[in-house]
Amino acid sequence: MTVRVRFAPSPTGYLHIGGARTALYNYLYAKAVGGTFILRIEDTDLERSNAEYEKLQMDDLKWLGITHDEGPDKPNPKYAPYRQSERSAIYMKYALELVQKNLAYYDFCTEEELEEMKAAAALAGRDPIYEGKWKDPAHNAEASRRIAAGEKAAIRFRAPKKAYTLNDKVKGSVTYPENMVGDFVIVRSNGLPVYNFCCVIDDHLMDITHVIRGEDHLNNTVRQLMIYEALGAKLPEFSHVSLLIGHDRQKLSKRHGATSVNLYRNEHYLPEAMCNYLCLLGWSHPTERDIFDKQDIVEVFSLERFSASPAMYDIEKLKWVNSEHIKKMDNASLIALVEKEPETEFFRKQTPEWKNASIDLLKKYTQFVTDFPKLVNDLILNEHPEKTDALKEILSWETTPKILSFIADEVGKVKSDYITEAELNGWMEHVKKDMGVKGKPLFQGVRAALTGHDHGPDLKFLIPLTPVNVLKNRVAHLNK
RNA sequence: GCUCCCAUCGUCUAGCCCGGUCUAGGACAUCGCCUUUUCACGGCGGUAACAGGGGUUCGAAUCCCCUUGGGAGUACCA
Repeated sequence: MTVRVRFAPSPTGYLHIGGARTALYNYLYAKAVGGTFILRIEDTDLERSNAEYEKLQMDDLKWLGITHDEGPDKPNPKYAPYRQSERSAIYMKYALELVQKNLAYYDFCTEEELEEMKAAAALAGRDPIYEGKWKDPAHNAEASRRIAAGEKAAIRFRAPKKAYTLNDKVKGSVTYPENMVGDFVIVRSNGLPVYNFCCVIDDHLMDITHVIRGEDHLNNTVRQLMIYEALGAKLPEFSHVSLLIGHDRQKLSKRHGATSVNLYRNEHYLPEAMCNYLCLLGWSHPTERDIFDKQDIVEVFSLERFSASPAMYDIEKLKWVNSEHIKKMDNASLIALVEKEPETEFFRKQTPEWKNASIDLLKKYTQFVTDFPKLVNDLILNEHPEKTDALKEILSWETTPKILSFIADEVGKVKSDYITEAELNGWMEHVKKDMGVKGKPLFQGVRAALTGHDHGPDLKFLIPLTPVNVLKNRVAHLNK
């Protein structure tokens, strides 16, 4: 039997990084075992769901490279539709069947009555387990009459009085005691089904074999287990992945700041880095690697390596992962990304050789793609660097004025747009041999004269990338 | 409150299932060193953890129990 997994977001907001992680795990597992990854939209809460968010979430998943095999936009006729809002008739059919079998019943209680029962339960220090009059099958006939007369009622599932045990791939054996939950609503009085019910019907009908989702669903699972049982449906394999938490160790949410994927996308994080980092939160690579791309993970991904405890989301490590991915990336792709950044006119006008050389030189200094334009501006195009304390110190060295005037003369003589590495070496040799300067005064002196900085990338690579007119202006600026 | 889940460096984690090879390994962060050919790169190194208490055992980070701490759920939300 082929593996079928699903990611089932509710379109009630942007795609959250926790959701992205869950989606990623499902995707990875499907790819690792040659299964099918399904995207299902859980939009039964009409008030909170909206189509715009559905689109946004799908865009974010696509950006991350988490592509589904089946979904609203890629329906398999055998399983469609993939939006729960379009599957109402299916849920209703199953709900009615349960009512007929007396495994569920109509409940005409008003909101007020339910509130009263809850308050009474709270007062008595017990869980609000439904004990309303409609639970008693003696009222079934009356209920049927009222429904036939067109009255509205919720449908409540009759929770069996027994304990359930789940064998979870991550949590191990989980036992839900008897009476953990009371009879719960599966269809609202407005006719719309509720999550715990739809989820089971869909997973069953869509032949889902493995459910990989957040631990926040672990307690829900007992309700789902009951429904599977009532349906006589085969249980999928469950893996309840630990939650992502913020610095206060609470479940990661909006108040922790940047928790939607689109924020990272807007800041031009690399999607591969994002996936890499998210994967590391609660899952570990068998050989303890921490930088990898999707293909690398697919080859070794398994459900056996999940951590059972929650993971704190730490943006510092994400930044590091991002910088590692930049270093790993080939020049052509990086150049393409850099050219999409604003304020890169100068960069775009350069020759392919210049672009390659600048990428080679600068990529080790960058954490984000957005750092490239900044570095080019700061290190290559800046004609009047600020005189820092460190720079002033270098300028005050005894040998520096000699170097400065020599460099000014040499740069003044250059006719081409750029100098070559050989030319630079010639100047260095001159300063070293003829002027007798060596070591730190030599390198830092020449660096100061040509860049106006006290430190920075390797001169022999940096200077040939710097336009000669910029060098001229710098020297003039420093000689003032 | 009740129920369920969890517990290794500040953080992510390896090791735990199948006790000895663990004076607990890696990574991020942090600190220091490598420099009379510089450097935001790179290299090397340091600080830093088995929550506590009982058991079981010749031996426990690993198995069991309790305590403590943390998280989640407790909806006609998902």
